[in-house]
Amino acid sequence: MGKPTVHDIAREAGVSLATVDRVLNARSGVRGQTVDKVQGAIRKLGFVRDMSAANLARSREYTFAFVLPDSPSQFVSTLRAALRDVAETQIADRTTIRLLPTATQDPHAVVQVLAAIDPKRCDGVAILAPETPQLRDQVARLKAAGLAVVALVSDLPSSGRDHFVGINNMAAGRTAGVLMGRFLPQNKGKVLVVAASMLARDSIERRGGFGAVLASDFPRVKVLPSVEAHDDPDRMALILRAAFAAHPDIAGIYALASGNQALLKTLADIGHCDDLVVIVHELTPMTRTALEQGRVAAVITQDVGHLMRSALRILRARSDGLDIVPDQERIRIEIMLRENLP
Amino acid sequence: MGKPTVHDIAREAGVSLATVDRVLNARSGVRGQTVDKVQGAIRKLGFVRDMSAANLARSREYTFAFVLPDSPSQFVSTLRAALRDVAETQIADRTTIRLLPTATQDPHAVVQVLAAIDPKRCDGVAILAPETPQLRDQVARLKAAGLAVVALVSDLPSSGRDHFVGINNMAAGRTAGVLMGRFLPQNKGKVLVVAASMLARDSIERRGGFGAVLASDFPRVKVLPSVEAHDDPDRMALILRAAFAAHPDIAGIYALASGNQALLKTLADIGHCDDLVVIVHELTPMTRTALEQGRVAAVITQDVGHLMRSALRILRARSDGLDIVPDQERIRIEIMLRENLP
DNA sequence: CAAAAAATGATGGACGTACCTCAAAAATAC
DNA sequence: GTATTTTTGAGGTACGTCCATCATTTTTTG
Repeated sequence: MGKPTVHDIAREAGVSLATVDRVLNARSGVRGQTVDKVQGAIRKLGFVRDMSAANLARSREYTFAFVLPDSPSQFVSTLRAALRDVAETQIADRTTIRLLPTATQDPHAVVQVLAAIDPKRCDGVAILAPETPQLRDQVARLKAAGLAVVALVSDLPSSGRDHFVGINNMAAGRTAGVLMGRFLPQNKGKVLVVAASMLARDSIERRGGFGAVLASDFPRVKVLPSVEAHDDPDRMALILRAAFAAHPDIAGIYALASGNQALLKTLADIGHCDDLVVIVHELTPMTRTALEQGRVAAVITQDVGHLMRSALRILRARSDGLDIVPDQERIRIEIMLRENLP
Repeated sequence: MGKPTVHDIAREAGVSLATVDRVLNARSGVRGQTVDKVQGAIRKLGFVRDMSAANLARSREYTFAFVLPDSPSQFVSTLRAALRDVAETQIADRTTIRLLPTATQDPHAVVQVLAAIDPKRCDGVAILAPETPQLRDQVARLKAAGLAVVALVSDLPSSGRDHFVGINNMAAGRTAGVLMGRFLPQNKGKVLVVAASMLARDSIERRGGFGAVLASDFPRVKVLPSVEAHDDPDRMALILRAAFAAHPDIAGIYALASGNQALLKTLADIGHCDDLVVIVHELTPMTRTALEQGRVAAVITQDVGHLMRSALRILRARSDGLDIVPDQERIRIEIMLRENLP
């Protein structure tokens, strides 16, 4: 005796197959009374519809757009790679994924890309971009057209996105803070915070968490004012040299977000002492190497594969009006040391 | 133009549907020359078999047995909970999961449970148990009967299991070692290693990694001889009190595996000082609370949900003779601090 | 109470694959 | 060359669901 099928439901509820189908797919033309009968039977028999059979019958094809910056950042590269990988697994069955790159510098670029999306030819969008009023409008348009919209990595809370796929960046900053506090010799010293730009929401949140935990738990750590390098290697070199000149006793560096290439290169050039505690975000080939060589003490990261799989599952569920398993979609804040590198 | 189907392959290869089917399912009665033609067409068109349709047609039902100790350990409880959760997701579509508990104490129990498995009514087995010669024999029997066999959490390397689903325990021990070394004030002091039993392979490996990294990177840390409590709370209390009496200056404690309940309770009773660095394994309700309260500095853990999903995917793939995506099945060594608790 | 509207039933063809049978064709053996 | 074996073709049914059509019943409306 296998799982109950629609036929069993029809028999149990005393209705025809067609009616069961109408109820299951929320089609109109069924009395509330009959709907109840059918749903009663569904509950009673513990029926769960076979989604693979359903999708097969529908020949349902999902089309999702992933809007990612075309930044040369290694983190974004790993995101792209993860997306490619995911596109080849079972999860991406019957779905085509379109990667829409947007110019990082131009805030209008994202909006134009979103504006060009035809709601008829797309079921959902995943967006990695800073929040602007224009972006909010576009998200509203897409949502109104029935698309699923998720925010990737950095949240778009006031856009009405369906879901945020990423880590809690405040907690990530706190995690970095605790590690910094505990790793610093004597739990004290000056710490420099380096950011690409303090405009991105994730950077702001991380900075907040980092500062908060140090202030409360490690009073002997002094956090210097944040410096911004805007992904410019030359500028990074200048800023860092200036910072070290002003504070020769810097004991730790926390890099809020991408732009690690410039930071690590400059540090190597300057030739910093061995017990400088460097903590960065996002595991990439570069940060991985730095971790292996001991030039970085810890990397706070998120599993990009998980991130993309999760985004896809959520887009799909949203498109089908199904609900998700929140636990499975929670992205973890991972701490990587040299010893637990995957 | 959608994905190519078997029909497209048949047309492209200039053979009939039946022949394509024979090739796809490795049935006999096809000339090697014809097999090549078909496989050529498959490669040329980039055909991938629609597994959901295939399973639907087959009405394939998988039956997998999960052999877990019936230990009251919270870690095993979370494993069971994760298994229950997984059993309700899409991953467990068309598969029934049987949970076979085995008495923890009795080494024969596992063997008897395995011996009772009828290869005709089961497609694969996941085993969490210490390796013994008798167990090896049973694994060999099951494998010979065509079952898929995976080892969970603790490896069974010489049993010929198909796959090990779990973390690299040596690396996990190293990770604990680095954290201990860096978290200890002045990076020095005496460290007590507590184990349930030093017989389990995972404990041995962790102990090895822990000691190795401390010896090489933190020469001022002194690791005291390991103590075993065999999950006995009274015994744990006795041992711990004795250890603290002999070494009042213990600065850190590393608990190799489960049995954390007894350890944490005794520590609370003894009333240890605040900057004792306690590092344990496996995130459970109890270790989670201890982490939140600051009684534990770090928890090295593995995602049990991932563990179970992975085991299921691998059992399935093995049963179907498909290959797996190694990257997706690599279980990470997670470091949990208070700040990055999920 | 009749007419219009709404709800339900009956049926059949998809979707992509598995698996079975029977007959026909091709390759091999003698 | 025939007899035998091996390989291939053709066609059908099934899996569980969706979806469309058309006929029929039930309910609502005036």
